[in-house]
Amino acid sequence: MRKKNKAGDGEFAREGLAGSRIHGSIARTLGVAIVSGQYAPGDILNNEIDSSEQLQVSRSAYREAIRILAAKGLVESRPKTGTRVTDRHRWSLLDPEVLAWFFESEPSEEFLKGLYELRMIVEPAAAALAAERRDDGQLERMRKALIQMESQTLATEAGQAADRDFHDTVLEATGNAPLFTLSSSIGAAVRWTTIFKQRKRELPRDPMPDHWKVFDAIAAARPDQARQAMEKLVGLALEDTRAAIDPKD
Amino acid sequence: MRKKNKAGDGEFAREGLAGSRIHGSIARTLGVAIVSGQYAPGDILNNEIDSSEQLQVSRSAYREAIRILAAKGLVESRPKTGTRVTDRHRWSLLDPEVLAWFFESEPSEEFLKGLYELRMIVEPAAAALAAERRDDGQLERMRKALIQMESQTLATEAGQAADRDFHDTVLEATGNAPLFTLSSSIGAAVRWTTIFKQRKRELPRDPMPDHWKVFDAIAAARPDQARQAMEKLVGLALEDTRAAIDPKD
DNA sequence: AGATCGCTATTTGTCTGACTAAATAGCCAA
DNA sequence: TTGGCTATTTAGTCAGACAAATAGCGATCT
Repeated sequence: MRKKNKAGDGEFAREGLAGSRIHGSIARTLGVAIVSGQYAPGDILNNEIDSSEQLQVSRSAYREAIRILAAKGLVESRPKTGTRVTDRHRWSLLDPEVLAWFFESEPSEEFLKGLYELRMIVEPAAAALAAERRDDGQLERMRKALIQMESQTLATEAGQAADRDFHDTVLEATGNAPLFTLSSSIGAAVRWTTIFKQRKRELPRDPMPDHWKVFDAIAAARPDQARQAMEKLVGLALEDTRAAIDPKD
Repeated sequence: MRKKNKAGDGEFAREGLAGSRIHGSIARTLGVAIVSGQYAPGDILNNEIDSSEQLQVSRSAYREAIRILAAKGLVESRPKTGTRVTDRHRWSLLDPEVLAWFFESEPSEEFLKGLYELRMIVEPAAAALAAERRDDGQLERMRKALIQMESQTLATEAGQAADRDFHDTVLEATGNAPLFTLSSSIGAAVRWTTIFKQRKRELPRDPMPDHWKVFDAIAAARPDQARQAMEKLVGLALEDTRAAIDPKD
């Protein structure tokens, strides 16, 4: 009866490359609705039967979507009570997918500020550790990333990927697995904030000199210098983003 | 035929208060197996039919468990290929559940060290921010937590909970949501490392003076002092844990 | 020989509908 | 008023069928 998904009847987006399976799409749809405040913490979702019917999917696909959201701390299910949106402090805000959902609907300035503050805490410390522990292969990948970033500029997808690569490799070079976990989060933050900046004003500043200073300090095995250089880099990025958001320049 | 779960036929633990539903239990069982290295990254799990039969659960329950693991980045499913364990750097190591799974089978010393290093980066910075931004309610909760911790000692569950409460509230008082997310991770780290310490030696040191120094600095709105006090606190905790693990004392 | 196209087998993905178990609310009796 | 029982609602679990995707293979063409 509702087998074929003809054009136009989809209540949820399934087009993007990510989340091409139904359960992923539903999770994304609901996830975006939750983090954007469309559902408030404490709200109870419609029961599984109604919800799955509204979305025109089977109950099992809907349930798998809910399991995904529950795994990320966004909802909590109990018999009789239903599925309710959990308090914000339980959300896995640093999960790459949750982060992506946040940026799908203009995140609040406060949230962006928090993300930068986190980068400001983590990345300088990571750069210092990386200066002590990086191996030659990591150094080489950082260099290549910066060269790529330099030639492609941040206006291209390749250039942005190189930027993320650089920051990723710094985190990796700390040799600290839990810390490295933050790379996907920080990488996502870098990506989305770059998009933000690009959207509002064009080519805010040449980011290369600051990046090279970080690289040079890590290559020279100078932790304090690396920390300071990274502090400056993130600080300037914060300023740029703030200026892009706040039109009072 | 396999309706009733009689005593002794369970292949997976379902007793604990958490993960009382089947999908949660299976997720935990597999999650522990993965993070403990029983399955290596790149390994492919048996197909859903075989796996669910082995575990004596329905395919749908097994699939929901896999969705949970996938949401935490531990596995990746694709038709024809199957479900494979992903690379370590994709794992959400800071997810509270994943962390719990780690500590269910003696985690490596390296992992513990990484966790402390992360605390050493995040918590002093958080204490400094908290000193600037805390409100009276948060201050009061910190004070109450420390009083509770003092009277109950870390040997009791209540005392440990109070310890976690204190660290939680410091994170919360930064007013930074993404940063606060780390509290469940850091809280878990605190909890498990406390267990570790208690297991190996008794009452390593009176932790109260260091805690009160952090509190006083935050109460006095002195960021630098708070940062230094927290640095010392975490540093001493690290030393204690290291001594508990490394018997060369 | 090599590349390319298309088939097929395998695996996850989706659907349906029924039954189970848990938790709550409300009623009824003490 | 209180305490416990019961009815109801909800998620949870199960079973089996069919659909979609794709890796790998084999046939075909160049």
